[in-house]
Amino acid sequence: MAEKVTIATVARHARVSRQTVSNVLNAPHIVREETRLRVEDAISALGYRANQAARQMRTGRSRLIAARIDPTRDGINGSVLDRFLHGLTETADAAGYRVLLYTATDDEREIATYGDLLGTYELDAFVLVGTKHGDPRTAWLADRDVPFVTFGRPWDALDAHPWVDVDGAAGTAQATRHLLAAGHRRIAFIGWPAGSGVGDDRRAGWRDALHEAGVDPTGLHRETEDGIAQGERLMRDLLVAVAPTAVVCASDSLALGALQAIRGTDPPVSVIGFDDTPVAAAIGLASVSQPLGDAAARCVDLLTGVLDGNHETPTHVLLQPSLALRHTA
Amino acid sequence: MAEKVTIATVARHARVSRQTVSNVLNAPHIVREETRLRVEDAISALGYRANQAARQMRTGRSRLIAARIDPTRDGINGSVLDRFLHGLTETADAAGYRVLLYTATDDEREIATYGDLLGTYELDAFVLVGTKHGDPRTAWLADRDVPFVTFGRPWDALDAHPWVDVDGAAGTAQATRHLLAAGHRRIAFIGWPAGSGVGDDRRAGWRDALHEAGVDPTGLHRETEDGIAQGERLMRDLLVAVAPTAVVCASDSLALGALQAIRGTDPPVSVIGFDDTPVAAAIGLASVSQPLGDAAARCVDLLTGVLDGNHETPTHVLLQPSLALRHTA
DNA sequence: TCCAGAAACTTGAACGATCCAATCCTGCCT
DNA sequence: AGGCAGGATTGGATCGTTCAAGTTTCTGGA
Repeated sequence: MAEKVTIATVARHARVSRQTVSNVLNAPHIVREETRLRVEDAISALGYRANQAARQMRTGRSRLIAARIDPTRDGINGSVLDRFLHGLTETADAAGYRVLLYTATDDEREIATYGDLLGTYELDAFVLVGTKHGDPRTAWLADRDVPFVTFGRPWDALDAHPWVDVDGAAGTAQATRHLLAAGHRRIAFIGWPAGSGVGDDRRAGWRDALHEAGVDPTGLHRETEDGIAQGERLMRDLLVAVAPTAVVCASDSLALGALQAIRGTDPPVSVIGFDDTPVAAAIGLASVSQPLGDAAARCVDLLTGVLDGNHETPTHVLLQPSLALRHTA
Repeated sequence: MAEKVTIATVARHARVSRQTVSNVLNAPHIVREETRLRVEDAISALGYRANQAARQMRTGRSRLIAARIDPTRDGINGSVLDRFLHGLTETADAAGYRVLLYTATDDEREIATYGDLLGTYELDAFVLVGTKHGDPRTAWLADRDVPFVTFGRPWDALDAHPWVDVDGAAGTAQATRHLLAAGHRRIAFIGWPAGSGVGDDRRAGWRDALHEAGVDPTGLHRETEDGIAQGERLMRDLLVAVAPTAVVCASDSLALGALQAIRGTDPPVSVIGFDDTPVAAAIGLASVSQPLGDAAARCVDLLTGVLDGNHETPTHVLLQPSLALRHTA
C-alpha cells in the first residue's frame, strides 16, 4: 500500500531538500515563488501532513489546548459549558490548535493534572472556566509561566492574567431597564450571597438600573444558594413582603423557582433569568443570554496572541450579553 | 532551573541504561525486582514523565481518542452529549488515554477531519455518537482499519463494528408498564417518523408492553419531527381523537410539548419523556434515564480492548435505562 | 570447575520534523 | 572577467523514546 508520506517524500517528489519543504511550511517568505509552488503541488499531490509528534519533539510545542469538562453540576447551567466548549473547539481548530479535555474533582487534583498534561503532552495552554478568589490553579500556572486564559474575571486583581468575561452587570441592568420601560417599578432581584464576584456583579447591574430610574431598591432583593427550590421560596417571601410586579434573577434555576411561586398571580409577575439555558428557551422564560461562542473565540485569540508571540493583543475582554425576550417578560 | 528530565536522566540517576528504564515502564516483568525498584525510586525522585511525542514517534500511537462535540442542536437534548463526554474523559483518563475534541458541520467535512487528525496527530481511535443508516463515516473508518466505537447501534448491520447503546425499547416498555400498573389503559405514544432506528425502537417498547397487557395500541400513537411545538400539536390531536389518560414520548422535547397541551386536564394526563434531560429534572417531568456515564465507560472499554490487543472483550454492549419518576407520572 | 542456556542489561539505530551552519547560485557592480 | 552580497538551498545534528541486536551476568546440572 501507500507508504507513509514524510517531508523527505515530498522533497524527493518536488526535487528539493527536506529543509526547503520545511521552509515552505514554516517560513514561506524565504522560498522562491516557483520553488514554493512546486513544493505545494507535491504536498497536495501526495497528501502530505506534517507529523505533529516529530514537530513537537523539535519545537517543544504541541498545538494542544486543554479545557476542563465539568460533571454537569445542577444540569441546568451545565449546558453553558457545553456551548462554550463547542465554540472553543471550532475557533481553536481554525487557529490550528486542538482542544484536549480533562476532568478533576478538586483543585489539588486539577493541579496534579496540569503537571501531567504539561509533562506528558507538553500542552501549549489552558483555558479555565470560572475562577474563585485566590484561586490556587491560576497561581500555579502563573508561577510556571504556563500560558492560560480564564473565562471569568479574577475579581481580586483584574490585571493578574488574561481573561475573557461577559458583563453580567450590563445584562441585569438591561433586563431591569426593559422591565422599567414596560412600566414596572417594584422590580425585585433574587441572587446569590454577597462575596462571589459574579453574583455581586449581577446584583449591581439591577441596583444601578433602578437608581438610574430613581427607584429605591431597598428591601427588594433576596439572597440564597442557587437552585429551583431556593428561588421558589424567596419569591414567595418577596410576594408577601413587597409584592413586586417583576423580578430579575441571577440564574435560570432561581428564575424557574420564581416562576413556580408566581403561578396564578394576576396580572402575572414578570420574570427574567440569566444564562439563557435550554430550559429557559423551552418553557419561554426570558433570560440574559451570554455570547458563549464569541467568548470562546476571544479566549482562543488571547491564547494565540501569547503563543504566537504577538504581544499587542489586549489581555482582557469584556463582552456584552443580550436579552432573550420571551413571554415571561 | 531544573533541566528537562528524560529517560537518560533517570537512567544515570539509577545507574542503569536508558533501555532498562524503558523496560521498567513498558515491560516491568523482564526487569529484576531490585533494579526495578531502584529505577522507580529515581523516577519519582526526579519527577520524570515519559514524553508522549517521543514515544509516539517510535510507536506510532498517541494515546489520544477523538470525540465530536456538536453545536447543541435543540438545546434540550444537547446535554446528553455533555454528560457522555464527561464520562468519556473520566474513563479514558483512567485507562491512560486522553480525549481530543473536534467538530464538523457535515459528514464530508467530518471525514476530512478524520484524515487530518489521523495524519497529523496519529489518533488511536474515534468515538462516534449517533450513526445513521449507511453512515459514510463508519464506512470510511472501517475501510482504513481505524479503531472506533459508536454510541448507538448500527441498525442495519449489528455486527458491523463495536458499539455501545442503551436499550430504548426496554426504557419505553418500562415507562409503559409503570403507567399500566398505575391503572392506565389508554396509554398513547408520541414518537418520530418510522425509519429511524432509535425512534422505531422506542415505539416498539411501548407497543410490546401494551400487547403484553392485552391492550390494543391501534390509533394510540402519533409521529412527528422532534420539537416542543410538534409535541403539543400531536397531544392536542390525541386528546380529541382518543382521550388518552397517559402518554409516553420519544423525547423530553415532545413530552414538554405534551405537558403544555394537557395543562388543566382533570384528572391530569400522565406524561413520561425520554433522556432525563435537565429540563425534565427541573420541571418535574418523569423521564427514561440513560446511564450515560456507564455508556461512556463501556465505549472506552471496547476501545482499549481493541487497542491494547485484548480481543476477548465483547464488541457490543446494550445497557438498560432506568425510569426517573417525577410528579408527571 | 566448567559450560550451556536463560535472564538481565547495554548499545546503536531509527521514528520525522526543525535548527544550525555551511554551500551554492544569481544578479549586479566595478 | 572577477568579486561580492544576499537570498536560496543543502547536509548533518538533534529532540526523547522504543526496537533490534548485541553483551554481560546469573543459574544449575554434569
